[in-house]
Amino acid sequence: MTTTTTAPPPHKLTSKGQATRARILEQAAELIYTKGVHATNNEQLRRAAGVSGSQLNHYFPTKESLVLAVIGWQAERVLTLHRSERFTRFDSFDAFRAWADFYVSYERAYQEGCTLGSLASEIIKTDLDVHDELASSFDQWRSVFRDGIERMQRLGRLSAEADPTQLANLLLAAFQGGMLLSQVARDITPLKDALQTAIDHVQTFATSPDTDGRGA
Amino acid sequence: MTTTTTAPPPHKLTSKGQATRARILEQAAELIYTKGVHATNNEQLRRAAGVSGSQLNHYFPTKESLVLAVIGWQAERVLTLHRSERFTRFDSFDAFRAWADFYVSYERAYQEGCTLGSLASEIIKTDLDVHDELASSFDQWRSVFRDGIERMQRLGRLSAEADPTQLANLLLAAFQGGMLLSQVARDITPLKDALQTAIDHVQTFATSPDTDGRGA
DNA sequence: TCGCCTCTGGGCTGTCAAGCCCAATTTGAG
DNA sequence: CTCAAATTGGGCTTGACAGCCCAGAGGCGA
Repeated sequence: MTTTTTAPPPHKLTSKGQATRARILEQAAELIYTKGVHATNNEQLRRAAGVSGSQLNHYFPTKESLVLAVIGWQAERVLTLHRSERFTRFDSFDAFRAWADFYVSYERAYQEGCTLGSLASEIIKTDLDVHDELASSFDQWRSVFRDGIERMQRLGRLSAEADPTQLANLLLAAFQGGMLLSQVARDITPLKDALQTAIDHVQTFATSPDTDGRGA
Repeated sequence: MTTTTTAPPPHKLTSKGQATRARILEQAAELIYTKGVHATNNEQLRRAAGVSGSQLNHYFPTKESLVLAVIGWQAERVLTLHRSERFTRFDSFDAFRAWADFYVSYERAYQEGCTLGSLASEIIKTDLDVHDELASSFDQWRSVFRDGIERMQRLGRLSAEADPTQLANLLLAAFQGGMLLSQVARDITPLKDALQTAIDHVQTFATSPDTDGRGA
């Protein structure tokens, strides 16, 4: 993320202006998450954020600028969560299991999908110029997993034979694909299965055989 | 798929009519695959299929009916491929590797994504009533993998401990997620990694240890 | 041959959304 | 206090698209 959230619009913003902009952004993210990009229009946005039409245009002159900001905002949220202490930066199998459990028990997973992935899928074929922002966000997301796996290798918890990038791609793909499948099936099982088995696979590279963990 | 492709419109269709309808459907599928649903309009469709506007309305009265037909058409294609002799109904690890190789060397994977998955992501949040058709298609897709894994178990190639449904969900999720990641990154690596490691995991349940296959 | 199906090539309407403009008022920081 | 920023609440234009209708011209099968 090239810090779109904090990217300065060409105006000076007072704290109040920043607050309004943030409120619009937050509501836009929520609306877009639940209804999709092209089903979200200015009028809904105005009502949700409690601002007049002019303000929308003031802070986000075009829809593309708004969508870009939303992508940055969602990416920041997801990356902040993944980098939080909650998952100890993915330095243990428990952390991965906790991560999977978190999303499996997240009801909106099979209602709305991934906050970033759904957005990406919906607009990647349109002419909105959002590709770089998306690519950068997913790169960083992948890095969180890869760094965790590399740390586990340095800590001697994971075999040096494991390919951190490959495993990171598996985890991320299982997550994104599982989210989509669960959304379509309206059932959390596909996501649960995909995450569990993906982590099982990482665990086949465990150095200490004490915790098999397979099938959690 | 509840045979949308062959579902009779309320008119009687001569062979010529069927041919025209099929031509429209094919072009619609192609256009929608490359440009997305809501970026494909009647005019492009008319030109691509070489028909007049009235014909569009004749065979597909609403856009929803067209999209439904396209979903059915794409589902049929994907299921037919997966059930073809090419992959011997997934009764061996080689078959899974061949399947992965097929999509990894499919250039459009990281350009347009999955023919079904992209479509699903784009429209699942809209008010188009296409959910059942999608859910059914993905169910059948999952079944192809699950049946293959169960067959491998009966053939003694795979441990009875393996959970066929879980593994099928992993494979399908890795595929869908990998497609999305590769599309965003404009690089086939994420899909390749996800499929390879997912199949690696299936192979950890192999009964004969001769072919390790890990990392292919 | 008759009649339904196929097909053309428009045109028309309603709807909806994005972007833009304005005049006037309130607020807040320096 | 003063000025710029923030805000209101409209209205307006433009464009796009879906759905629909029509009059007329083939074409193929029963």
